[in-house]
Amino acid sequence: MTEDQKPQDENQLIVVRREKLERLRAAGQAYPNDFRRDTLAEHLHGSFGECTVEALEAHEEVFRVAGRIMAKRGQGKVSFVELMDSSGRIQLFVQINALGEAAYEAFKGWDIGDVVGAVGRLMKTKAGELSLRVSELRLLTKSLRPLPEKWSGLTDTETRYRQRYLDLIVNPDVKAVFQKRTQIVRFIRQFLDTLGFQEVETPMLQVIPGGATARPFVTHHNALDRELFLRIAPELYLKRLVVGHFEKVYEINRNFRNEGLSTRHNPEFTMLEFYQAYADYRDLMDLTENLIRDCALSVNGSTQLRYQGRDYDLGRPFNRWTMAEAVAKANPELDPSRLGDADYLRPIVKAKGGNPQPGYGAGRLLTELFEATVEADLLDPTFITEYPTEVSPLARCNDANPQVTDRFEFFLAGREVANGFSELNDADDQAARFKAQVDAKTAGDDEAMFFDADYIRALEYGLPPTAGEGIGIDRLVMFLTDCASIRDVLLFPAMRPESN
RNA sequence: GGGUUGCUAGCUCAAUGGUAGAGCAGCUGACUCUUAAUCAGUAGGUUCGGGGUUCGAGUCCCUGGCAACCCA
Repeated sequence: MTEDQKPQDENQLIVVRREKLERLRAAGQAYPNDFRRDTLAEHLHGSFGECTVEALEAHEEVFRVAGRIMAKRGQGKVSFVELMDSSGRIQLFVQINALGEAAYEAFKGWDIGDVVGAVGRLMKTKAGELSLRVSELRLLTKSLRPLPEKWSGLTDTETRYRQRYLDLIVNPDVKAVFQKRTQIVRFIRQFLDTLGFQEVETPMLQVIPGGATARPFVTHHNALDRELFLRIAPELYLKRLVVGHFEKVYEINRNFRNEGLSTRHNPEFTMLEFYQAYADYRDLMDLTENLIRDCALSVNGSTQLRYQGRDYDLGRPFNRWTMAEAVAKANPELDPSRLGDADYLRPIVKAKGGNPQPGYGAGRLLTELFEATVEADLLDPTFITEYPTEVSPLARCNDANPQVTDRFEFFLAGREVANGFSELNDADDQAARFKAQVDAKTAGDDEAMFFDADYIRALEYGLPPTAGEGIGIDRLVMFLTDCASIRDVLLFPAMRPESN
């Protein structure tokens, strides 16, 4: 390659490492895959960390470890290496006497970041650190790029998100967040499985994107030569399954919404949705309360949580307020008897910074007022119930007051975490609600729903009385791991393309 | 969408409009118990991109990009 064809990042450090790689290639297999380890750093520390020098001297077992060189402290004819594997770090004690001159000389040219395998017995150094006294050492993968500096590490958020692998190598706390995320999801599966729910998978590519009000991603199926949408929710498919006698069913998977990026929104995010026949929204509030409380206890060992400097008590019963109650409480100057009056609400919404459209009824106006004046202040765990029918096109109307639905949302730290309701199983009512959505879409609301004729057909066969709910997994993980940004709980968050 | 801040060596950071620097990492050498090892020497730059002002721009102005934070 000529000088001006070299990539810009071919700096001196990489050139030197590439030269080392060329020598490895010349000497034989530069990327061997015949080394097998038989233990991890964590196991060695756990089993032998407390042993005395003499006890280790008498212990003749030979161990094989492998991992990445994170630090090298050379001392002429003896060196210390910090080796990192998936479980942690173990120090290698490398002596020229044990390795032989040629092997030791080669080792001296290895770099921080290289992946190696080591064989040897355990020992304690004079400083008391458990170490592997290396009798055999092999270079398994040459690292061509220098790692970030050992003390300050990698702090640049952009690089951390774009090159998560690098973040994971040098920032051990990051890995713990994602391990906890796995624990949380595993707990939720066990919780639901124990209650008799069955996990299923439903389409991500949908002909009609339904189940939520959001803008979808559009794609194209070549063989069918037609437009398809990435799902914004699995809801309508899961309820079809309830029609088919999957009476307790759930799905944990990705939803896609074509909206902006922020510390709380990623275009693809993980949602739990579950449906239970012969249950109502109150049953699901109870279930949700138990699920979140037990999950915190399981993964954090406590129902007391600290999130972004504030304490939360998940052990106490969660608040349960109607939307009208919450709005009245946050806006004592309002007349609570007129919260169902659109003409009364419209100027108030405007004054509070909302943007009411001409077609908005009292329900939608009240919801706007709720979002503007209440939502962000719902810090302690709180269920808000009685969502207006106007903003709840898939929820069952309340028997006593058809202006509101048997629906709740759950809030924690000012954020919506869950949304559940008794399902609308009246096929004619659902068809009318879809029609209202289509009218709204025609009028310019590009988040409004499509008319899903097959879903109506399914309802016509008979959806048993059912309750269903969605829980945002990413937000729940953020809370349980004390992360401020959704990007901190996504391994590869969405980023704008790097500019060159 | 609006505002604020930031972008300089591989990483973490300096630099009144006046010679672009340090630590770590790297390279050469010394060192057989180090822990951010130590010691001596040495090399490393499209200052995010483009344009402008100026005798002179990392720094000031305009414009574009990306990111973080705040607001809606």
